[in-house]
Amino acid sequence: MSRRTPSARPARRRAHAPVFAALGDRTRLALVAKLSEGELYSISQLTQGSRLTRQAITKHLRVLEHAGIVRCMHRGRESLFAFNPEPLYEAKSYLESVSEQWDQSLARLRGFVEERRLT
Amino acid sequence: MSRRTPSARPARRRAHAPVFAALGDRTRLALVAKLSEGELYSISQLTQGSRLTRQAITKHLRVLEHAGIVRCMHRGRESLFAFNPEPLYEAKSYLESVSEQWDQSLARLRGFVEERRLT
DNA sequence: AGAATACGCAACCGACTGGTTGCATAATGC
DNA sequence: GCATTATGCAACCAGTCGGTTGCGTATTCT
Repeated sequence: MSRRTPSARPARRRAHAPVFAALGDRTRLALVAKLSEGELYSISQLTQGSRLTRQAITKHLRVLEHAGIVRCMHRGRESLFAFNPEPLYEAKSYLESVSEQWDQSLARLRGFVEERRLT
Repeated sequence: MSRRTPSARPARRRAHAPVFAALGDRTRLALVAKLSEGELYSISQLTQGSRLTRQAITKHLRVLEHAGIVRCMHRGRESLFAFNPEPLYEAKSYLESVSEQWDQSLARLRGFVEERRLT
């Protein structure tokens, strides 16, 4: 991305919570799964196969777009959506950092529970 | 975990959306960060340093508990919370799978946007 | 030009969320 | 025994969420 744009944005630090919140919905997870296949899909196409209204799907897509997980571009009368992986990379990194922090202090807590016979 | 329990549960397939939803809140992310340090914290301890009420913190902890991210045990009059990494591992794996699917079809989409001059 | 397609905007709705306050109860400390 | 500490439960509230319907508009097709 930053290789393409000459106006290289300084990769603004995004908060993780909104990204996780955007992923905290089955419908949006399904949209992400479909868009991650690499195709461009219009709103109507994404609505087909769903039991929801076009407007419902549109709202979900806007949520994903605000979280940066999806990009929208317009061709003619249709809005095409494309997957954007960066926020998911960052989210994954965050989960990794939390897991690593846990791993480092795991030994300290291991057996602690049984030792103290906690319920 | 499953090593301890003789009634080895078949590691029920958990949906990802609830885990992400539980992480989609700054307060809860802060709680996860603190608990991932490996210490056991009571509700009062977790409330100290926060501007929120004890009940607010309690509600957030219950959300994390239902998502499996946190475990609660009782000692005397206090409720001690411990971090549980499994759901986060699974969430990380899910993000990885989505990213990999994207990577595999990246070449197919690369240049597609510029080629078609989409706005 | 006229019909069909794809979409945006706005209002509306019930349900859920994040947060509070108030009160009751169990466990500890003195 | 009594005060303190730690918590649970329930009610309440404003705001957000997921979803719908209705309508207007731009684009494409024939």
